[in-house]
Amino acid sequence: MDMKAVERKWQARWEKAKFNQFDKKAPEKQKLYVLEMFSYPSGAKLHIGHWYNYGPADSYARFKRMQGYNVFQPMGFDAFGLPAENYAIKTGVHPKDSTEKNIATMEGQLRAMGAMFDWSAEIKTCDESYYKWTQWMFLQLYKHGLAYRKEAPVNWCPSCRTVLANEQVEGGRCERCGTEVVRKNLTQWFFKITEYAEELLSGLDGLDWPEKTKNMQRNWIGKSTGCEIEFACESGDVIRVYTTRCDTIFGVTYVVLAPEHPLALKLTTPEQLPAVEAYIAAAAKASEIDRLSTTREKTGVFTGAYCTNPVNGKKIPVYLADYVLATYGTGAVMAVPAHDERDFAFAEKYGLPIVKVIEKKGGETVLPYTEDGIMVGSLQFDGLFGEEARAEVAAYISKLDKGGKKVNYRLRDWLVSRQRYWGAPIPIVHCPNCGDVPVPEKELPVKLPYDVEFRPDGKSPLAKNEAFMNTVCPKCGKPARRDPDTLDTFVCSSWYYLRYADARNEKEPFSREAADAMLPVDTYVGGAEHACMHLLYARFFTKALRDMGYLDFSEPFLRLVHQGVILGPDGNRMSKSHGNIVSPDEYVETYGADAFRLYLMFGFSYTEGGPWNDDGIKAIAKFMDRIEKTVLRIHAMKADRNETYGADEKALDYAKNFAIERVSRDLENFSFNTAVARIMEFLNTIGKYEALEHKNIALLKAAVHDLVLLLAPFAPHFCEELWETIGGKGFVFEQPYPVADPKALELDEKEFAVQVNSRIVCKAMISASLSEEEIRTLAQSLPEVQQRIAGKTVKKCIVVPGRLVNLIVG
RNA sequence: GCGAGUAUGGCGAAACAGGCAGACGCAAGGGACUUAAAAUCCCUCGGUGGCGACACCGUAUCGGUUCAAGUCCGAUUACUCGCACCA
Repeated sequence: MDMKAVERKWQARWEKAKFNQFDKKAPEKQKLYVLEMFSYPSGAKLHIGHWYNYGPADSYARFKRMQGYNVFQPMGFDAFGLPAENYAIKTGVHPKDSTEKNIATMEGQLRAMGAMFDWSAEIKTCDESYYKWTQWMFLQLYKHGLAYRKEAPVNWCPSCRTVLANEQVEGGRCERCGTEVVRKNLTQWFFKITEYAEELLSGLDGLDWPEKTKNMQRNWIGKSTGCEIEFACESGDVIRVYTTRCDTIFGVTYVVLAPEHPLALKLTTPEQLPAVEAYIAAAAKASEIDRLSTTREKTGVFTGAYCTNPVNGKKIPVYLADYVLATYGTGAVMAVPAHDERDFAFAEKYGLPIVKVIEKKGGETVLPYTEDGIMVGSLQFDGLFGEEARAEVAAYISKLDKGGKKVNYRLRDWLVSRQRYWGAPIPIVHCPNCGDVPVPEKELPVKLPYDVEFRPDGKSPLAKNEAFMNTVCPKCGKPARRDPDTLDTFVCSSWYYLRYADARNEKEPFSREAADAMLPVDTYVGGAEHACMHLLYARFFTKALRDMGYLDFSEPFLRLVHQGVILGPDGNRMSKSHGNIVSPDEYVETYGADAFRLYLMFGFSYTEGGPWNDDGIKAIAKFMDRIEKTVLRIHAMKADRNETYGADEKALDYAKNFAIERVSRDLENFSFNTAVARIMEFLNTIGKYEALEHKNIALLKAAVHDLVLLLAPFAPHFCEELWETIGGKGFVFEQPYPVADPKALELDEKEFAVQVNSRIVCKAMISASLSEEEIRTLAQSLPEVQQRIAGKTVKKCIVVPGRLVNLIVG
């Protein structure tokens, strides 16, 4: 088969029939929104990862379509972002130009892949018609108090010259360029994702997502239940600390503030001031890497101030130390050296007292002892243990009006402003009189100007474009300046799945009607690397939009599947630096799109991936060739003799229905490799039956008919062609997927493994109609069994229906 | 350091819910066809021993539960990923 021509032929026919479009006029069919993460046009061509994501996922979508679902499978481009801009800085090619060129190439390749993408809903996030609504999203969040600006210590990448979200910092380094991230105090825009921390956490339970991904989000959100406690200072100030171990409060021997804590300088006594100032300055300079290192020796400084432990009135010193984080809890902790490793190390170094107030149940207590234990030296609380102890102490602190139970999350608000060019401008005007003023919705989009000096110098590129920056205040009409920052590209991708549902709507980001009809996404397929970024942000957006009344559901992606990663042949991630990049193009050229996709599905476990190896691709081409020949040969046969139906025919029927059942089940589970294997088995069985002297031609024809249908989702162009050749009407994808006949799967007899004392002694065909007792009798009569049980008594007999019989003798 | 995951032939991998380990392929070896090669078709293919029907061993390591363990439980090792002073 000339696959190139066949691919072109069917792609053109599908296109002409608008076959790949979601059928908005078929409300009687159940909708199924199958989405693959859209592509990022950083390189011109599709790589194996794209094929591996989109090919098999498309096979799933096509399968569901044949099952009768009204499938919506759109595709688009996540087109804003740093790579295009960095490329521009290096080569001088404008990001808009390079991005548009890349998109054109990639779109052509995606179309050539033959996936069932509904291009009528295509979106590109860098189009005005899209980012207009990204800006609109920002304004809605702003109006509802979910977007705010504040000065905060932020992660700054000196190389990319921009701030990064916490999620974009990996081990103290920029996830994009690997440069060590420094902390800076800057005024930045944030989205209040923390407002939804609890729901983002609890909502995970009901999702059909990989457990691992759910766990990563759980850890990232980091819920902790503890207690806030007030320590009054001599100055009259109050230090609030957060602890998960209020049962250790009688062991507090000092209190520690983060160096950035607002009370740090205020509490410091004049004698200690020089030392404290020096320490704060040094801590500010320390890089994230140094501060994050758990092995680093603890440092700190005494403020000269004292505060009072509310439960026993003891006076204890106040320290500053950078092992306390300003951004978590209250930025202050009560130090219990006896029962916390960090406090223990610090106390030893600075000669602070260590007071044991928890004892191990039934064992020697070695300090620092951080497990749950029995309270001692704690007055009326002595003898209490663990959770109960904490509840009692927390209640007591509440009663004293010195704090009480408190839940904290590690999740921080999402920093969304970027000092970069290639993104959606933030639709805010800064007016000297009115302050921050949102751009009125009817004035959207705030257009991203083309002529901009985007080479970085630490300021936003847009800040240097006077024509862009100068505007008038929408409120008072006086001259004002635009916000010079652009939005994190993750903002664009946090709502694109909503836009697909109504991609050409010029009046609103999506209509309520479209959202209700098509969303949420039923099956979402994409890489696992987005666990704590895109997938979390998108959930946040959905919940926020729901609360604003634009949506009626709480979770955007009901089912999530991660494809694995195809590594280079050397087992490393494909990269230019490794020189191990394998291009799909030559394979597609040689074997065709269907064979390539089929190989990807057969050669790997979909969610595992693995090192690239093309050893099996020829075998796939051979397999397709065998299918073609078999189909044509059997199609040409004439069913003109007396057809008979005996054991061989029943076996063929069984093989067919077995394949149908298993392929359907495996496709549902994204277990493509085994699905293809089942089709291979079916083909082998057809071949064996065909070789028989007496055969039922009608039955054979029915078998290859179903074979073509079974294979269609895996090799769409190829099967359309075969379908046409054997005289099928319309598109093969208009046919219902075969359904297994349960009766054909019932065999009269099955092969049992016969065991004596759990060791296999022989196999036996046993009729399905026999009772357990009869099976036992039959098994005992077998010569192999007789030999082994002679002179012994059968104590027990275990029968696993259809599989095994085990005689226990002694 | 904490958390999660993975570990099966020469290779990619299968194994529903504890029930015949290695499906389906690749590679390899042997054979048929051919002047020859390619293509195609047939056979063998976890290890050890045996001419042999067969026997024993085998799913990272050690132990346990069970009539029965790749699968469940406990410990260990290696690799991968995530978090990393979150009080």
